[in-house]
Amino acid sequence: MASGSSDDWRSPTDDEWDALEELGDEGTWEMAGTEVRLSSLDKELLPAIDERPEVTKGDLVRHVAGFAPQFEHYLADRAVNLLRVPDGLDGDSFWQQAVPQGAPEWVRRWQDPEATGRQAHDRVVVDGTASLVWLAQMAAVELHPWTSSVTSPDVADYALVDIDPGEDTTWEDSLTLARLFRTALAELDLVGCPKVTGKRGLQIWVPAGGDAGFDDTSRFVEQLSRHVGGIVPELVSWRWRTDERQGKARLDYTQNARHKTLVAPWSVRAAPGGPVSVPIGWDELDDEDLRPDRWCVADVAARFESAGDPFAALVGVTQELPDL
DNA sequence: GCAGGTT
DNA sequence: AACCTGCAACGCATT
DNA sequence: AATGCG
Repeated sequence: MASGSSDDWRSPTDDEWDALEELGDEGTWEMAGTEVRLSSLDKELLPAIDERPEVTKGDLVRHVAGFAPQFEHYLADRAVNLLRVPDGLDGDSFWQQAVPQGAPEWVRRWQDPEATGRQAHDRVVVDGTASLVWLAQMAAVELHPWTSSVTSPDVADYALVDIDPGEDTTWEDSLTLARLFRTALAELDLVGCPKVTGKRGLQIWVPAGGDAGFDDTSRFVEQLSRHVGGIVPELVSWRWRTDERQGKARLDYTQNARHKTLVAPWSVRAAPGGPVSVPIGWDELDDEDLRPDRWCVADVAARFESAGDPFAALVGVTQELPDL
């Protein structure tokens, strides 16, 4: 069954924002008819760094609520893995795939019919703003959705290019690699879009064909990556072990697998200052101010206001990924 | 962050 | 009542 | 079979 109406994914109204403000550090927030229990909103989850302020739980709540309409495109009908940081970066952080115990009954769940053993648990499927806010209350800083939807868990919706910098990879090297993918995709007449990860790397998301399996997307990204790597062999290593890569970048096509996830567009990263994974236009690869952690919780709303969501161009696109 | 178990 | 603990796991490559 | 890797 598809998720609810897009009203479920709307940003808060002015009245709802005011109500959140009035809670102070703790209370129950009614968002689009759903009550979410919030606590420790003033608690620091991510520390300040340089000019960037600390990120509190309240800041995270405001971020996910404000970006809910964008999150819908990448989270609706998908299981999501969580990186939770309840006690900040100095405390214990942990990954979670199962629905957290004590989750409200209105949180949507999905059990992978092919799961066995330890995987056979209910997973969280975010179905609107209230769910996003509850996840923020759970201190789920990073949201990593599946590439496939729960309605067709074996159909890959995107082919994912992961440019993973090595020890000696400069930002300019990463940009060189991204530009080569830009050229290759243009020559193939394929639509795709890059985003900065908020950490060190870049990813490129390429919509797949609606009936593509993970073997198809994996093969396509491997072939494309080997083509790109062949042009600049001095920048790319195909060695498996990190200590044999000579500091070079890895083009990690193995992310194209059923249970693997990449950080969602607009997700905060668990790092000081709260950097955000932000979709960019291809031409921004040539912007000398671009950085992998260019935007953070404090300034990403302004970025969205001026540039919108370049990934919107990918929504609903289906295209055949050729054999190269 | 929170449930569940242990001291 | 205070404290402690768990909270992910797939596919590929190499040894 | 076990480990490294993301």
